[in-house]
Amino acid sequence: MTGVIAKKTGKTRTAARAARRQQLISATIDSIAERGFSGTTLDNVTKGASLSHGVVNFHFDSKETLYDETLGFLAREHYFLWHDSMEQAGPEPDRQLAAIVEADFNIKVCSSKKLAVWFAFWGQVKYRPNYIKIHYAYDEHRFAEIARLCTEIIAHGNYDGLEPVSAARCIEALIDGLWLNLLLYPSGANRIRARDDCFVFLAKLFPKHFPEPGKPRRPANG
Amino acid sequence: MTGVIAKKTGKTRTAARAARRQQLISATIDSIAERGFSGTTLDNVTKGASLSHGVVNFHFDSKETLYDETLGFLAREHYFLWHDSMEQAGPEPDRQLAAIVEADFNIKVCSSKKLAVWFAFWGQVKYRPNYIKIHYAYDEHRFAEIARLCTEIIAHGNYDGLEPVSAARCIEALIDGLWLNLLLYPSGANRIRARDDCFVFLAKLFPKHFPEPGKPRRPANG
Amino acid sequence: MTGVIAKKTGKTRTAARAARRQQLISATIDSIAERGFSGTTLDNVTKGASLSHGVVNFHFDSKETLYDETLGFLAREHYFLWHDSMEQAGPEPDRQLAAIVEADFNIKVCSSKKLAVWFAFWGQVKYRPNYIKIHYAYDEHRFAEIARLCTEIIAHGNYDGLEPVSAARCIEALIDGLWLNLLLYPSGANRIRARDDCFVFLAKLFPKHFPEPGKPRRPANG
Amino acid sequence: MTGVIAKKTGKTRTAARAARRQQLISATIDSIAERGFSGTTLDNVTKGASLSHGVVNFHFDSKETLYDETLGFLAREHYFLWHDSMEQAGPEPDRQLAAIVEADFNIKVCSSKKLAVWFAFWGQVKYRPNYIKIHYAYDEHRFAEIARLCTEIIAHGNYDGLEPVSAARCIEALIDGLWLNLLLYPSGANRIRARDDCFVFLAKLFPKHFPEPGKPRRPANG
DNA sequence: AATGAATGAGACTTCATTCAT
DNA sequence: CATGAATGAAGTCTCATTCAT
Repeated sequence: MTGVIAKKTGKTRTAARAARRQQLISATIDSIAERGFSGTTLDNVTKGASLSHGVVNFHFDSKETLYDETLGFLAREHYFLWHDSMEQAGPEPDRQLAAIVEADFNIKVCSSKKLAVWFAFWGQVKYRPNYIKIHYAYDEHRFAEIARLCTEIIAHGNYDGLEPVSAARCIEALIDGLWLNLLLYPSGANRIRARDDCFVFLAKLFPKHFPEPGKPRRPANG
Repeated sequence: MTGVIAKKTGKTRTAARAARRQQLISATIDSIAERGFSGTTLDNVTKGASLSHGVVNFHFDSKETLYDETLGFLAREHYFLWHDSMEQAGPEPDRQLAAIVEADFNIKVCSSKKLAVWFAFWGQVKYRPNYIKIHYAYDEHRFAEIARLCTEIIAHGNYDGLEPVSAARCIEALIDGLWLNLLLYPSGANRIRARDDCFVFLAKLFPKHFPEPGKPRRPANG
Repeated sequence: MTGVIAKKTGKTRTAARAARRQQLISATIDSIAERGFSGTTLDNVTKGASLSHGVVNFHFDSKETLYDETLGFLAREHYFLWHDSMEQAGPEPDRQLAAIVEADFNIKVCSSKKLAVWFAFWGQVKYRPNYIKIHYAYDEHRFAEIARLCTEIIAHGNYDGLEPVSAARCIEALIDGLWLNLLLYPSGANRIRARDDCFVFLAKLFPKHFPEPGKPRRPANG
Repeated sequence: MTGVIAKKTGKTRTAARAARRQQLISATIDSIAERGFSGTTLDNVTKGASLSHGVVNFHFDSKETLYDETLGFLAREHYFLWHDSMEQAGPEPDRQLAAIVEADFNIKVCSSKKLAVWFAFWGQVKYRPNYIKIHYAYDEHRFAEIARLCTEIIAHGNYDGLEPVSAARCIEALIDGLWLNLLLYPSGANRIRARDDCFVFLAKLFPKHFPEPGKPRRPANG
């Protein structure tokens, strides 16, 4: 009996613990978005999470650990979004690639808040080896998938003279650059237009697979 | 005679003052590249410039002013590089556009150090209105020029169905995204490959003006 | 039970907090007396209180706030001293006035230390509006009471041609001037003689109520 | 001939030097009145005097020396004002005493600015032995004179039971206290009323020599 | 587990003083 | 004599971290 209770309590505790950690990570994202790295203090974070000052060092070894896990959360969130989208897009590579692009401009990962945090991290990446490691762990897989899709599309469409790896690099760079544009010009730019710009580019790259802008996308298995 | 001496002294003093400021700005760039924003202290900066602690607040109102002027220096340096390259590329728009792209991957503005600083600033842009103002002052002109070149190229090549503004946005985004790639993967990526990726993209966008990769560029007026 | 404990803890914490604040205020008084305003640093204060450097900004918003509260403490201490003395002096106005004068030369508020601090604050009053506000909050009441007593004494003694408000002003000014004298000539002057000087003046002002110096004071209700 | 020129130049230089010093002292008074001691920097002072930064340490050994001489200037100015007034008041002691009181409320020494500076110095007197020395050098003589006048007036008027030294102390204290009142309540109080309060007090102290307020002063030799 | 007071290193900034020009 | 750039000590304040409760 006590065992069950203990187990239950343990579970609850673990759950509560995880909840606290997530609360703190969310508050960290909010604070970085609002005040940036240099303006973010543990006080801000805990206040944002309606928790007491001391909890951070209770749940995380240090501020740096909290940041690491915050980046990990962001990266994971992004990863699952594009990966799930891709998997749900069916077997065809162009549909899968389109799904990835769509996911990248989904409000969940492409909000003004999230972009600010992404670039805050990237702005520190050069001298925080941890950040690059965390980022790389997820991005590596992503690049491999995009390259795979490019390879398949090129083979399927006989796009001679197009290096799939180069194409993949360009696609990723274009998306990242559009993200930066959204960050720098929040009033002028918008997600939908940025996504459409991506498809303009894809139409130029793979004209048999992606329609000219304005025209309907080719029917599946077409 | 005394007038001349006075003038000379004045000039020398002004020159010395400007030199000190530039010394400090350079040291700031070095420090941001090495330690990032949060790791950069005025102590680091002044030590890097082999100056005494107090000079910063003598030459700049505050640390923030120093940062503003550092970004201003970077932006100006970049501006003059691409702008001069463009002007020296002759009258044809495709050559001018190529010159801009070449400039963007010139080691002077695209070194590992400079990239780190650019992204450090961009990582703070959301809550430092000054940074965006400074950046915008130079970037606005750049976008206008690229859009102008796209317009001319599209007209010249009869590239139907291609929006020049959209194309310009994509070109800028691609460059920025490749910069981010260079920052994140300093070992794997390199400037030359990134620049070539740009030209791959341009070849897809404007096939009559930009050669397929590997093939020689079209002769002028060809 | 837990409630009681919580309450207790709360009380203890509040008490401890108040105690720390008072510790810092006392150390501030000591330091201002010893080194003056310009010589007083937060380091001095905290060392004087045997506390760590950071506590000041933990318990007070800024050094200025600490100073404000220090002046508040002094003013309150003075207020309660003369006010309580007055109330305990019985119903007759001359006794009450005498009690106020006595209180003003009580060692508690008229020590060499306290005088130094009083005049340190007054020396800054012109460009620190806060100080005057704090001072005024207590001094206004004091002047009103002295004026009231003068009014009653004048009515009771038929001292024709004496303005009570003018008399009150003179009495206050005399006391303040004697305080300054005590500050400037700590070796020569002394509290007792200063107080006696006050009574000399009162004897001239209200001869029916205050005895000539050396003679015994009139008996109560005499 | 050259000797004459040299002498002339020397004189001019000395005059210029003295003028510079006086300029700096005046600017110091202005700055202390406006910003207080802690807000006064040599930069403020030199800017106020429209001189260059470095001159202070050229004309004065240190900031402290400048302050010493500023207090000296103030004390001297006050001294000459009351002393000259006294001497011009004729041979009778009550007239002389009245002249001293009048001088003390002359705008030249009793302006809002000068009061602020006087109390700024007095606020530091306890731990700046120099200030008290400078002050004492002039004040000693003043007290002696007032005591002498009181002695003469008491003898002349047969004011039995009045200690001249005690009376002198009260007179000085009253004036100082009224000065403080003027400092603390610049809007309500005013010099004329403060001076009149003094004469109210003198009328109580020496009724045969000073008229009741409102009544005309006794005629000379009356 | 949680709270929040306390610590102390270190950041930015001010400013008296020095000194080359 | 005069200027103003430069120095560097010292001050206030912030904040990650620790720890008693």
